[in-house]
Amino acid sequence: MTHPLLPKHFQQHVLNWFNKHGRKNLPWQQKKSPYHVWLSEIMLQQTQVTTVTPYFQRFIKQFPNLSSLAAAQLDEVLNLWAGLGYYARARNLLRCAQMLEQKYAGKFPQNLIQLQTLPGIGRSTAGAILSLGFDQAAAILDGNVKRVLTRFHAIAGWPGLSAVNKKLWELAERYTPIQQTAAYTQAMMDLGALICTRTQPKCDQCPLQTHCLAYNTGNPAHFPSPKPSKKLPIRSIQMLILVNQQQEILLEKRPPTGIWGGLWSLPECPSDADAKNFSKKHYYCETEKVRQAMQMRHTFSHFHLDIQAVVMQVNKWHPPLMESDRIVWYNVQQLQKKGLAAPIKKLIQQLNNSTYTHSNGIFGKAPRK
DNA sequence: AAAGCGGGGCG
DNA sequence: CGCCCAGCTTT
Repeated sequence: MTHPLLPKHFQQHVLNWFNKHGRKNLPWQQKKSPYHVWLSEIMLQQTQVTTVTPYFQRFIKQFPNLSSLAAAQLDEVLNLWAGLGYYARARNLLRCAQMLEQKYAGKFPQNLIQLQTLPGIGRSTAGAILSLGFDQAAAILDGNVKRVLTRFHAIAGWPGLSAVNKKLWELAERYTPIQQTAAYTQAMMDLGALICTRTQPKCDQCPLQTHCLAYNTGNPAHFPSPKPSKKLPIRSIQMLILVNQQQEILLEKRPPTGIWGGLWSLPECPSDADAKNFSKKHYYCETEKVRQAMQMRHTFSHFHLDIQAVVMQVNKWHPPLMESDRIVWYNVQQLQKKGLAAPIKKLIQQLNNSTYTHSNGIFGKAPRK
């Protein structure tokens, strides 16, 4: 099959468009630095620019360079990451910084092979670091580029299929120029993010319109093919809101890997267990006034989590010393200082707000003025 | 409620 | 390899 456009011409259209309309003032473009490119690329995995921006700014304020990050504690990194999701990214980020310090004299290696051995860096992120950070000829294939290419060539089949993925990488590499790779790479991401959007693409503003196969056959939004859908299983748990006499709640640190790994969360109790017995056995709490406070559903990529919040008043607490790192009492007003998973923070805040409006909040009654 | 967004890790 | 895992935002 012949290509609708020579790579040289494809690049010219894309680069000309970028010069006029591309994004040149994103927070990670302020200073040309592989550290900033890397950090932003990790944050931008599965996460959009508008969400990432404030996180990125807080992050570089606290860790302005690679060596400061490499010296950080995991808790500090997770606190900055809390709410962004996919917390393995934060763990890998720290490990990667440490490896760069120890094995690479604090510099990013400038080749795909070595970059991809670093935790959290796969083929696309490695390409982004080389192209955006070092202006070297390397291709990326993120969601934006996938959308542009599947439409431009009207490639059917879900991009997660290995055959489709392989084809897309071939195209990505074919079009990536040797010169001006940084500008081209940013241009392709901008094109995908601003013009070749998932729904309602702005084809009338697209520099590739006249050669785009999907446009010319009438249905750009048909590409890329959707992921085969699956019914998600439902998992149910109770989350315990244990309130002591200082009106603090008990938080528990999650195990280092798995869901919300390393973040602070509420004590979790199987849905068929008795919350009162469970609190005593696992959290050393003598409780009373058990109240079913609220129900919420949080959906992960692979299951629904139905959460039943149970509020209990704690009268006595007898913790063994060894547990003091895993469980802490925390003032509800200071939640932003702890790395809490987003839905847990939301749940607590909703309960806390209802304290002032209903009689079913965390403290069971409106506070005295 | 469903879709979208990369990479790690396992068998 | 193919398959599972992970968490938000947007639509």
